[in-house]
Amino acid sequence: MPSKPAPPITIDAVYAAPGYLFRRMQQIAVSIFMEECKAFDLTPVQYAALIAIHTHPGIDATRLSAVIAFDRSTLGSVIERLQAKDFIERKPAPEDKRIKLLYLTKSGAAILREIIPAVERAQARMLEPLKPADRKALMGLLVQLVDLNNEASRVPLRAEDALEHLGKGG
Amino acid sequence: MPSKPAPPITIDAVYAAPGYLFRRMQQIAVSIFMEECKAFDLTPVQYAALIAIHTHPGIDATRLSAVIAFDRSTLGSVIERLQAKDFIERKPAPEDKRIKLLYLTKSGAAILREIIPAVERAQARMLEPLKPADRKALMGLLVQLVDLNNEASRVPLRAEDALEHLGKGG
DNA sequence: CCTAGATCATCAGTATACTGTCAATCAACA
DNA sequence: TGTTGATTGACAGTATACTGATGATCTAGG
Repeated sequence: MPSKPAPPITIDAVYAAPGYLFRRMQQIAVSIFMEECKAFDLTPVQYAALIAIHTHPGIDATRLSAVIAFDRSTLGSVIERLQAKDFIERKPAPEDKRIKLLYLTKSGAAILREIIPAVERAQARMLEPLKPADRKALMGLLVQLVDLNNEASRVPLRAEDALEHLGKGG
Repeated sequence: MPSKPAPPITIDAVYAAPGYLFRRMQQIAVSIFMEECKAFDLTPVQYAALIAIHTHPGIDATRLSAVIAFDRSTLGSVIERLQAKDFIERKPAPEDKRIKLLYLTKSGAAILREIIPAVERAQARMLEPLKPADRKALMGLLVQLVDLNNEASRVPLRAEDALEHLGKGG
């Protein structure tokens, strides 16, 4: 039985590597998102944050970072920008002076309703080159892989963390 | 025939969106890469740049950005860091004063040989949670999708650009 | 009550990404 | 030959990501 040959040090090996393909696809996805949504001045990250705050009004920044699996440090500046655009507001929590609670403003709720069709178009465009059956297969595999690799990332997704702020007695 | 229902504005819709999954998978891939390669002080981008320079010695920065589909502006600082670590060197092109040609140093060639096993481990770990058949299926679909969406990104891959510096008379 | 450990927000530092601009240089053409 | 247009490298500005540190605050235990 011949042993596996040493991989060649060429750029073609990189083109077929999972890490390269994931990076490339992410670049493409962001590019398509920005193109479809350029009228709204919202990045993909800002959009996800708005959706999460809409789903969990009164969430704090640390829990928000767990709910969308975004880096906590980065999220600070994302929140600042959303606040500067008057899409969200921060209110100090009465029972805990460390925490600032996040809420959508009317502008934030409005832009969320308006941007949805553009976001849907963007998501559809990302997969458009594939046949419908292949789109389903790819999404199914990706959902699995992201879920099974959840702990591998420094900021794992903790969707259930969002519930904590509703009542600590749970 | 009922019209498609309006998508709900909830975080669960985001979890299943292609754009979110690509971003998440990219985060996971970088995290795994950095973990496996932490002994070498090389990022995924720096690794890809080194491989490309190894494959195309004497390439210039603009062509390099086309060959690995990385942003040209960002690549400037990537090159600076690689040069600071003494992994590459830049030589002015005798026939064109605008261009600086990129070459691996001995250190650069050495670290490339040494890091390959760690990179292979990282790439394998990214797909490890899937069954072997599913890994193949996912990679096949991703290669297709990235290729078919190549023009959608601001910096499309132009692998053939690398050949130009070898002889403009082609 | 007071301290030890945990939690929250913030900041400093590094590394990707992308947009847009600029000067130096080159190539092509009138 | 002199000018136009394209190319190259560099830079400024914005936005994500991650690491690590810090101070304010809360909770638990003594």
